[in-house]
Amino acid sequence: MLLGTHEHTVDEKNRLTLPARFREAFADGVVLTRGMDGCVSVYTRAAWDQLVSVRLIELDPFTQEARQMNRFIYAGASDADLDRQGRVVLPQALIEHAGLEREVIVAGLRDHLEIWDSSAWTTQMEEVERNAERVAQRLATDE
Amino acid sequence: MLLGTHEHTVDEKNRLTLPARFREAFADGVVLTRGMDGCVSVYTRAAWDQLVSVRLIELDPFTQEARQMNRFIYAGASDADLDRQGRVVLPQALIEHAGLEREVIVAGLRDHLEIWDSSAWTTQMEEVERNAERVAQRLATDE
DNA sequence: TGCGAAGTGGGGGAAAGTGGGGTAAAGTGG
DNA sequence: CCACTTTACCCCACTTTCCCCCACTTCGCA
Repeated sequence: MLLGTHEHTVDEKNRLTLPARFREAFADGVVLTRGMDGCVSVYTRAAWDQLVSVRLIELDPFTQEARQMNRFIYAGASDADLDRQGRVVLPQALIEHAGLEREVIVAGLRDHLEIWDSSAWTTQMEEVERNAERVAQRLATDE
Repeated sequence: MLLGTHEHTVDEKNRLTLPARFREAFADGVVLTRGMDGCVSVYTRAAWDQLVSVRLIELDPFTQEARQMNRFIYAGASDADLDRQGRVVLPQALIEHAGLEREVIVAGLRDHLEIWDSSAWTTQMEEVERNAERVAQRLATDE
């Protein structure tokens, strides 16, 4: 299971080293996509196949919303392999999408990773902390 | 079953020795998470898998609240193993979350542990004692 | 009071992270 | 079609951090 936050850097060649503890999960390739809320999502091959088959395939291509969603997800995605140092090259488009500077955060979210610009992550965490206890309370009472 | 409170110390390398009587339960790994009310929660692998599968997996990632909740839980968590002295390294982020200084309290709560800064624990206990009888009364009459 | 187990501290070694250079391949222009 | 430019990928090397192991201290029990 992918957990925790790790501070890493994107070098001048747009390479990002994945934390060593995550690499095993990405041994057979990574899929990079535009993430929600201003990040880059990193899926294992297996998790990506899962995501595609259960959530997206069923979108009705006769609706404009579905077509736009498909363009957002698929056309923005990119698959790659890790180099021998466990690094992945980030496409320029995704770097711009997430506003990545040199200092980034790699966060584990169970079945995928998210890559955030360091300062954007701080902002996001502040918002999350404001909401977390309230949301947790509601999850508890929904039962 | 995990019971009792124990005074321990976090050393300069952010290591915390778990009380010897608890170690057997954590033989196949520990999962550290941000706890509620300002502590660090420590789950056994089994308890964590249980928690994840019954409470969190069903959150719909297409809502922003669910994404934020997932970030709070998973990105704030960390899995590790104990070293041969029965110690676990606390990530800096969790130490800050709980405001841990050198002196900490390790409390057993049936299926998990909580780690509190010593002074925060004292405050919490005072509040608990003020409320315990009243809450027990209310829980009883709600049934 | 002595022995054993539990808790704490520190040092060494291996692995992880980062940067840079070289080579091959792909693309473009003549 | 060939040559030159440019990009991308791979490998090597250095630095730093983390983790493991050893040793000492303290506490508790006999």
